[in-house]
Amino acid sequence: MAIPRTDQRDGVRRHDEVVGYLLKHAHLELERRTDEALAPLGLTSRELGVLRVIVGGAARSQQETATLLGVDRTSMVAVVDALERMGAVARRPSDEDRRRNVLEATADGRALFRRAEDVSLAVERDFTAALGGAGAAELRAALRALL
Amino acid sequence: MAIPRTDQRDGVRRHDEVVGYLLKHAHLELERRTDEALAPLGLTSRELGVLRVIVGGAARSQQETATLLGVDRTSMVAVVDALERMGAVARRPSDEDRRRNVLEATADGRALFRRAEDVSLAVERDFTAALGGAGAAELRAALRALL
DNA sequence: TATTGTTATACTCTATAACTATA
DNA sequence: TATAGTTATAGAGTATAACAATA
Repeated sequence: MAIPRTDQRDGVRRHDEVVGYLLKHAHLELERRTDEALAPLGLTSRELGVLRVIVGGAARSQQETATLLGVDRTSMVAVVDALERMGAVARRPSDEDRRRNVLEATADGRALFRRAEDVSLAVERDFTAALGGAGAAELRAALRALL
Repeated sequence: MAIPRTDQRDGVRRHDEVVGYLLKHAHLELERRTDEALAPLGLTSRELGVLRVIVGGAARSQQETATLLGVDRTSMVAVVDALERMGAVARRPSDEDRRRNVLEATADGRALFRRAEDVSLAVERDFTAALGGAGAAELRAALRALL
């Protein structure tokens, strides 16, 4: 059982001992750095996340993509719109169920993904550099265990 | 060695190997659970965070509180309004610098904080239960090293 | 001139409801 | 009757600009 540090008054936790604070600000800082690094490619981290599951084949329809990434299907529309507008992804009606949009990455989209994912990985490595390679892997494993 | 999903194409990371995804969703889930558990006390996790630094004496003015928690000073106004409205916190002009609002927790505010912090700690322990006590401490240390 | 708190405003992200076309 | 995608809309959270009081 970990005992919280009590540097301040009356045994009150410091704000940076609170897991919620740490998760929120670690996320915000990593997202800020990633979006900054991706900007020259004309892509946001949000769009890269969707492109990743399409290129990787982890999701085929918009609904599957939304469910997998834990976002609302209505939020997915604008992201797929943007990816389609930049020629990275194509929508076509499914042969089996014409209500569904099958999402396919174009050749340009796959090339864009590779460049963007390299950028994203470099930012991640830099962000977790203080932990070392093994520490970064442990962090990933711990976070995955929470979800 | 991770076992690849059959529908995952080679060379593409799974979405749940991406640190940004893991941080975001761990944060969202913990916040959801915390807000749910705090609701009977009439407090949000956001308000508890501000009340914590006031009760703990880590910040004295609104500006200090905002800077410490990494939020905009304009966003702080509504949170302090809410805490003041529920009688947990009082604003008074500083003696040294009358532009500044000194924020002080009331007796009711300190009592509310203790109950809310107990709830928050219980939710955190439950959320990180899969890691064990030592694993939770390691997670906290790793996240603090990132910031 | 600069700073604290405040208000007004805008922009993003998210959530709900309703529509369409298909099943 | 139910589902996938879409649109419109409203709600949070956050950021910028401008103002009043004070330094």
